[in-house]
Amino acid sequence: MIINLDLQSDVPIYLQLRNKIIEGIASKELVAGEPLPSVRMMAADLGVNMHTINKAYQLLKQDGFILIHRQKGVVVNPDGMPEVTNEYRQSLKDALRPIIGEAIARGMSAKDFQVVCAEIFSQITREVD
Amino acid sequence: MIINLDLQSDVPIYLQLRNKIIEGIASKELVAGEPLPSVRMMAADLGVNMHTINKAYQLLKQDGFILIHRQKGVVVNPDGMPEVTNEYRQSLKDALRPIIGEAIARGMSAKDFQVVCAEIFSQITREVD
Amino acid sequence: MIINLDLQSDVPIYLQLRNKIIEGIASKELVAGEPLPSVRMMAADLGVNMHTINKAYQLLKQDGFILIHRQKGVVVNPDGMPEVTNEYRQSLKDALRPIIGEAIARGMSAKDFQVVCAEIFSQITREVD
Amino acid sequence: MIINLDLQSDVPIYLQLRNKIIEGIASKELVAGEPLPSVRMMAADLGVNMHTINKAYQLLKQDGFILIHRQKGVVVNPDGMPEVTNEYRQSLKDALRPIIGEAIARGMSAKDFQVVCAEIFSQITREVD
DNA sequence: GTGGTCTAGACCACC
DNA sequence: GTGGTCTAGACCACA
Repeated sequence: MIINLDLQSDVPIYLQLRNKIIEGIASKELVAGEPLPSVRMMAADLGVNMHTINKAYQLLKQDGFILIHRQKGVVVNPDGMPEVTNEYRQSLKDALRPIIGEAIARGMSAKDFQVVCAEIFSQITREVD
Repeated sequence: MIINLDLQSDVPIYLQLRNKIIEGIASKELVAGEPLPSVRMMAADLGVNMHTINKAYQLLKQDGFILIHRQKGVVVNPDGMPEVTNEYRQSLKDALRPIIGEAIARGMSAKDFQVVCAEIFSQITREVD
Repeated sequence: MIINLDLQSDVPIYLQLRNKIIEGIASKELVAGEPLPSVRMMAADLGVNMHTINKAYQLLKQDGFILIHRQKGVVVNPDGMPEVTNEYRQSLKDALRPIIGEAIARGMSAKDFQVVCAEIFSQITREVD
Repeated sequence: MIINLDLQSDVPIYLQLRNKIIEGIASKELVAGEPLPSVRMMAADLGVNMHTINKAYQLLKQDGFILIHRQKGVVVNPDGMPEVTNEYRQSLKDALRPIIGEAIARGMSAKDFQVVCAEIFSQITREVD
């Protein structure tokens, strides 16, 4: 899996990395049980610091996307992904609200917005087909 | 218009304020040409620093949501809202991509996601009806 | 509140610090809403690195014991402490099981063990009376 | 005696193993003089490294729970278990203090805590009855 | 070899 | 001033 980071972005590197890995899972490029590069390997590959990678991995572990074995390394959670909990639904709404607010203010209809979402869904889910 | 800020949130206050005002426009609680409180007034009302309010206003001005006259004060842009430019579409996609990625990884279908979006659309557009 | 760390201990410094602060809350030496030293201040006071303090604070924040304001600093959660959730009860049992197992193997009775616990309860709750 | 290890746990395997064996002694599933599997056998059974088993055995030997004869193999100490020394009492208190501290901070009463301990006592001592 | 911990020092965003 | 992020490098526990 190829990961491109934007070091100039205002989105922290560790968050970009977290998001890319989750997207990899979403696109089935990464499957349950699959090993991920060690923190040091990935740090070397991406040209960033070990701790930055570790922070991303800790976030993913905390949310249940991956498991971290002290010795064996890091794997995509073989027991499947975290579910759609109420807590997640709420955080999802909180994240979407300002985005949708701006879309409405700029004159987008619900339908227009839905089309954009559908496009992204397609892009992610068809990436490996 | 009542603005509630979450001082505990990790979202910067100036961004929360920007988003709330845009949401106010989206819900038609704020209409084109309507005056907004001065920086000092709003700072006093919300109990936050003037610089914070100013930063939010500058952001809104930059995107074309409001106009700032040195003496007349601040008004919602009477010439209408900024349009759905290609630049905006791209930034919208960039913002949605990681959110949708996570939704897919957690097992949400495009339909589920659409329902959540529709709920938020309803909440915002019906708030003042 | 005076905090003594054992730099030689096999318990990580950040965990010792977390535990000490929780104990301070338990003993009411730290009350809801009370501010805690900034990460840099406490790091200087204790003679350890900023990041070590930060790690302890992040753990405490994650469990709901404290709030971290980006600017205002760190305070004991004014909304009260995290409750006794089922998740916590389980982790408590997991932590106690090997300890109690060894106590039994060494011939301690449930009563003996209870006395030890009672002593510790007294020590903590009476520390500030 | 069946031993289940949690390879995902953050508790080192050798410690889990040590604790399980002590628990086996506590529950009288393992009695004084009873032989334990050789390092090689147990390593094969559990699918872990020999060094790991060895480390656990060395710990148990050091505390007086087992004896290791170069040729006769490993046996539960026939002279009985290590006693409740002052050193042990102190280490017990050190282990319990942060646990009890958190319990108090979360609002558990001494009675609640005692009930949890009693449950664990029952679970361990009645396991083989 | 792995991740876990810790240090020393830097720059930035926020208010 | 605060915490957030990132770097470069170190030592240790675990298997």
